[in-house]
Amino acid sequence: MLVRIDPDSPAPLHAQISAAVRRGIAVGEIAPGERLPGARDLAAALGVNLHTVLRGYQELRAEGLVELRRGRGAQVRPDAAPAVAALRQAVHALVDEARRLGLSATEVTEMVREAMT
Amino acid sequence: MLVRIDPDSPAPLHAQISAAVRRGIAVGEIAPGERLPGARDLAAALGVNLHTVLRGYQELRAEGLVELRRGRGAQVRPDAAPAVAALRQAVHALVDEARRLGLSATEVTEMVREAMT
DNA sequence: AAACTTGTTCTAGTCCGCATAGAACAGTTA
DNA sequence: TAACTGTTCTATGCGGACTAGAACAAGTTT
Repeated sequence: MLVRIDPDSPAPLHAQISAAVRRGIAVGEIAPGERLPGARDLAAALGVNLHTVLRGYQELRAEGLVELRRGRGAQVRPDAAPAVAALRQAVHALVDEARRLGLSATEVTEMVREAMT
Repeated sequence: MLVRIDPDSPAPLHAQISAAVRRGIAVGEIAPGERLPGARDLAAALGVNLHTVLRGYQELRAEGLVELRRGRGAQVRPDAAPAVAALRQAVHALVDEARRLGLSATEVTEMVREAMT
């Protein structure tokens, strides 16, 4: 599994890390059940602090994509479908653009709701 | 033209200002050629610093949406077209994919709502 | 059981972008 | 000319991001 980071990007490092893993799941680079690199290892490999990696991992847990347990590490949840991860990524992109245009949360969700019906 | 600001939002004030104007242009609230409120006036109205407003305006200029000139103020460029259509298209693509995955409307809107917060 | 691994929590410090403030400056308009 | 408006400059305070180190707890390995 490859995680790349751009220190010059305005995006926070922890967000870049979670995005990279999210993408890995989406494109099938990481399979459900697979174990992510240990936080200390990845931190060392990226030249980044342990806490920064952990923060990224915890964001993924909040989305229900991975499981974090001491001793075992970070594991992609078996029911984490790559397609859903991809959709989540698309949602991220959509939300970013909507926010850039100044649309409110209700306006965007309403657009989606109408489009779904 | 109405510009609203949320001091508690994690989004920077200058970004909120540029987003508000961008939205106004996108939805047709502000017509091409129209003049934006003076930076000092808007700053006073929003309870915000002059430089903060100016920074938002300059972001819009960098995007080619407005023209800034001393003495004249900020003017929406005649060729500044609505960009909401593209977003609407992105929403359509998103819901199509979501439907293909068998997700319910509430599940999708919930994903968007969470991502927007 | 003992040793090791790994995430969790806590404190603390540095750095940088955001926002504020005030002033002087330079085109535009009336 | 006088009033208006964006431009540029210096300076200050605040908060989040990131780093750093340590101790801790739960799971795995031998």
